[in-house]
Amino acid sequence: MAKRATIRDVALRAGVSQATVSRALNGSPLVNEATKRRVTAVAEELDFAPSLSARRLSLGKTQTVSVVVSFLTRPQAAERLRGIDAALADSEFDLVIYNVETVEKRNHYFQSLPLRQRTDGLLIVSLPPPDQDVRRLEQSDVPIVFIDARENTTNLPRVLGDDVAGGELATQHLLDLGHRRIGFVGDAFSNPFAFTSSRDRFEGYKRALVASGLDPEAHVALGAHGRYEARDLSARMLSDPDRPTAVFAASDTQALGVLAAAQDLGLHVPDDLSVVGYDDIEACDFVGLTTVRQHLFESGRQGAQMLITEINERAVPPPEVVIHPEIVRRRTTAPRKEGRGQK
Amino acid sequence: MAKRATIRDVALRAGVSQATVSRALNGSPLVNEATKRRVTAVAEELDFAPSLSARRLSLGKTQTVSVVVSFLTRPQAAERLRGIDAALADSEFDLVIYNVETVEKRNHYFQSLPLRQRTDGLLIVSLPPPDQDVRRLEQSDVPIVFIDARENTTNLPRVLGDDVAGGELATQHLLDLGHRRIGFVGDAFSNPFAFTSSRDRFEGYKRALVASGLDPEAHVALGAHGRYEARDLSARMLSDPDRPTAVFAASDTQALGVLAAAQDLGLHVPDDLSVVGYDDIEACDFVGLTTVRQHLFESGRQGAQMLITEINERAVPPPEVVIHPEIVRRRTTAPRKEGRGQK
DNA sequence: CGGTTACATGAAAGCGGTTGCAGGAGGCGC
DNA sequence: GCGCCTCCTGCAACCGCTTTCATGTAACCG
Repeated sequence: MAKRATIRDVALRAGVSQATVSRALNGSPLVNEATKRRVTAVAEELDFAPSLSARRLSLGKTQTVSVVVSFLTRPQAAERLRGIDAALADSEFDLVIYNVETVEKRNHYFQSLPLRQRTDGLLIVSLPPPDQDVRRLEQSDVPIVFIDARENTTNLPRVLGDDVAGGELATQHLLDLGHRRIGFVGDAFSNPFAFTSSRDRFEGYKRALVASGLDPEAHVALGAHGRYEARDLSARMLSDPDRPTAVFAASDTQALGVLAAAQDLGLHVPDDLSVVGYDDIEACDFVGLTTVRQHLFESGRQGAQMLITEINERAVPPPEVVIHPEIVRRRTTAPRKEGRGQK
Repeated sequence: MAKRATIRDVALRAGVSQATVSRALNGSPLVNEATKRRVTAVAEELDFAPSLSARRLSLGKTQTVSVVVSFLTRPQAAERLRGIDAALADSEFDLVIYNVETVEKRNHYFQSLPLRQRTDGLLIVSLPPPDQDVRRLEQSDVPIVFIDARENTTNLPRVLGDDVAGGELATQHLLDLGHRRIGFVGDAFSNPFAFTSSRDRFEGYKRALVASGLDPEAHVALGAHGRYEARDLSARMLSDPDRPTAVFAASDTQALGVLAAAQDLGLHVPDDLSVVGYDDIEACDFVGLTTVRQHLFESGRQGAQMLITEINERAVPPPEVVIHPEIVRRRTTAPRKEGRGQK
């Protein structure tokens, strides 16, 4: 395999200097049209491609955007990633992925990534920074944008969903259908990554119930994230003689667990039980799950766009975008059947 | 924001040469223990982090693996990506993603990516190279590994599933259950990306049917990929008075469409109709879809591993791994009900 | 005590681009 | 014919790190 041609080879062959080749190939207006054509031809002929490493070193930019994701442990990640990719596709930036599935890994990335030497911009998805890193991130000289992380990001550029509003929306939907005993199934509020979405959605849930004069703590089941866990949690809740007629789950994954539990118990959805999820992952569509859509693709796209803007010029104060959730009605919710509930 | 410290600053401050700093920080055995400690201390103090660009240029490596993946959005892709990440996580390589959703994009990447200047290794997922690129890819000086692309990759390192065997497996499963009228729903065989999975699975399907003395062309519906398309396709097939008692779909996505069509038509699964999919995406589990598992995570992991091996030393002939599919029985298949079928 | 040897370190030459600055070649006005 | 301006182009420095090669020093040997 022949050694790749360098700019020097092109220069020699074309009978000009490296400087001219560089300028010609980068479309500098300073260079004569004829020369430009000649250089381009030679470059083509030699199959020349500039070394990105050299270019980057020389330019002092990495032309790279890094994305830290808490990966497909959550099915939303892929969809957000696509949004990010869509925004980055036509830019000069390469997309480098760092997948986080452990706290150590997260800490490692939070330490090592926000460096000019490493990347031109950092996009952090669904991972609030741990306390000890906040200051450093706020003062980082590389632009950082957080997506879907509210905790500890007040002074940082971010794209947020409104989980409280979403929770309220879901619960209100059930209230509107006449339900009065409405359960909540969600993640334990404290977790190693400090995810807050479940807690916030619960907050919205409580707000809606209280506004309707109902007890917000009557039917609450919290546990580890996951479909099977949710199934077990809700099985208990649904075995109660005073069981809820509707359940709001903090995520679609968990809603699917609730659905499974209902089936196990012979409860018919939506006649015996209404179920609402959160996220609007793809599976919702074919299961017919009513849910709260949080515009995953869009949040990724906007985050990436915000990052590009920040790379060009940092904004003060840090920009913030809130993407509003929206309820998507499908087949797992229905009006409460009469003659069964209390009241 | 203070300018980042360079190796020069560290050298000055520590009273040694750059060379020594470099060696100390890279753990060269040539450097005295005491010096090493001093250098490390100073580096820490100055918050020094080496410039990756400079390092890469100097080393002549990019320390980067590029992954070209089609339709990040499809659930298979995400799962494979996770496998790839798992294999790369503990290596020195950064993972750069290139998402392909159009033929132009694919061609662009196939042209520009296989360059030493760009990346140390290339992983191409589910995208067979177009004819015009084959030669160049085969002679590329950067190692390339294909995952899940059989066409045009005979002389290239690759990880393959066995779609023919998988198709046969699925169909045989249905035959074993007593079905005789078995339909096939899949992608049109010609498509812009030259995906062959549907065609190959159909091949296996035919093979199984022929072996059982059945007509392999009796119930075949082909169309664009997608759940809704599959629903429409199969709706027609299932409206036939002579309709099949079982359907094998070329992908889970399409199987879900078949399920939807069955529901529309009031056919009960699995009593009236058995359905088998292909891929074993996550959704299968909660829908209870019987399917052919193709070990997505594993194929990603092995592909990445193969690539790392190739980067270290190219193997001749190019390595090839075949991952064997396996049937996963869930709740959408059952023995054919008597008194209805022919024979 | 001179000669090897082993060990540590530094000077400097890259890696392959970009770019500030200087300078040459024409073209123009007078 | 001369000075000046405009266009192009080349020289050389620089980006920040790695690594070869040479050198200096201390330890070891007979």
